[in-house]
Amino acid sequence: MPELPDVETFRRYLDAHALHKRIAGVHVAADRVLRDLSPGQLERHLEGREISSTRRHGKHLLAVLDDGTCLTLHFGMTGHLQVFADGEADPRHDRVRLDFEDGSHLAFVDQRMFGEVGWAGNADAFVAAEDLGPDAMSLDQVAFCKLLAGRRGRIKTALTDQTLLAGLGNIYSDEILFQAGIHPKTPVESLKAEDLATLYRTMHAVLRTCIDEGAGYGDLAGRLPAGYLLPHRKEGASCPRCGGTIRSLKMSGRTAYYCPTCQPEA
DNA sequence: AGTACCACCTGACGGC
DNA sequence: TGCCGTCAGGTGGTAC
Repeated sequence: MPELPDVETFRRYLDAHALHKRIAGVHVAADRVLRDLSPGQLERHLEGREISSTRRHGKHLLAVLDDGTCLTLHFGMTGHLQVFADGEADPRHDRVRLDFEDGSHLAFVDQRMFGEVGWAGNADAFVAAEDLGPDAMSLDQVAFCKLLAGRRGRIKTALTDQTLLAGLGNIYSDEILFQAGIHPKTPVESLKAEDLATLYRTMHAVLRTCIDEGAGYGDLAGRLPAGYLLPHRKEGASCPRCGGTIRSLKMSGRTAYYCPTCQPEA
């Protein structure tokens, strides 16, 4: 789930429910999701502080604390945030929980524990150290084209390479390529300026739409406009644009879904 | 530089 | 009903 739009939803959720609340305690149920620090260290960094603002870069969410340091959150494949009140049961798979002074709680929930919770002294330094490309929602068309210029290899691989461009994963890259009419295996170098422009505009529109629909909670597929691949992203399903058959292929272990008619191979 | 494969985890689903 | 293999939206390391 958690690609750029989903993480943006989590960011807004955190803003709406956990900002400016004094952190009274920290409970780590699974050490494994802590990144390079112990539960005690995390506790010392967070206790007595409050979250002043949030930032997102690609799939990373940064909760900036009132001392300028930040809590870093990455959601892996199954992570999300959940706020709940005193007396309510902890959500299943709650791995790290912040207990606020007002009696509410913020849980980092992550079934498969591929996500990571960490702490960084400085948000900018954290982003730089992660070796992430520009955020897919923030860069402009010129920057996007520059990024891909001279790049070898396949377009889907490029779009999902976080060091090149941060935020897109398997699902959204499929959706964007589908709507742009580009086959996932298309060599980047074979794309014309016009194709790159279409790709950029499509990327922006897809991300915008999915953010607006609150990707990350509930059934996004059921809320998307007609013509989106996501609700039909299954081998043998019918293409929402041409009625043809959706196919899949493997690219380095990941499954890519596409419509052979709408996305002809070059 | 780019790609393939494995590993890290848990759970859901389909086949038998 | 139960067991088993397979697969799932992320990423890092390693080997070609």
